[in-house]
Amino acid sequence: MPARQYWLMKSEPEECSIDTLAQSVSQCLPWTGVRNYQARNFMRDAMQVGDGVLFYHSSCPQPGVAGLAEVASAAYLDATQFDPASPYFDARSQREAPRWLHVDVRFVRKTRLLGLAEMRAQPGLAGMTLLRPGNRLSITPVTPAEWQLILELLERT
DNA sequence: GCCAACGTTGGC
DNA sequence: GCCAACGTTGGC
Repeated sequence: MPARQYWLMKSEPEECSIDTLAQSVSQCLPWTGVRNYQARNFMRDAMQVGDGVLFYHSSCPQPGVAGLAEVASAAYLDATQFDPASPYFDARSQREAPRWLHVDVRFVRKTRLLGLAEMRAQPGLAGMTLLRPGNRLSITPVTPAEWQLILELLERT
């Protein structure tokens, strides 16, 4: 069994916040809407059930880590790609060769908001993929050391 | 609303 | 397969 891995997953809280996840049925939601191949490949090729997830609020007044979650399924078909009414509809994706997949993500707990500026101020997080200039990936890997440090930071008030 | 960064598209 | 144009992301 492979070692547990860690990820940071961005979500716009207006669409799906850590509270949305906490209040959903069985506190578990399909991570629909990923339309970037690199992010998809992380879900398809690397994620394992039980991997740790930092739930990150993006494109909002206070961007930052807002809670913890975990990967709850293997990657499977993202049905929104075939739904013309969905904002995630992809006319180029074909039924016989679907482009987009997603995993399910399960709520673990809410945390204090660990803001971007605070993360940038941490020498131990300087190498984080999230913090790289111009990074736009909605799913990024987190190293065990980064995960450990972030958990410690989340315990501080 | 601005703008930098970067992924994707499509002509050649 | 190159690369310019374009669209999107996301912090500020």
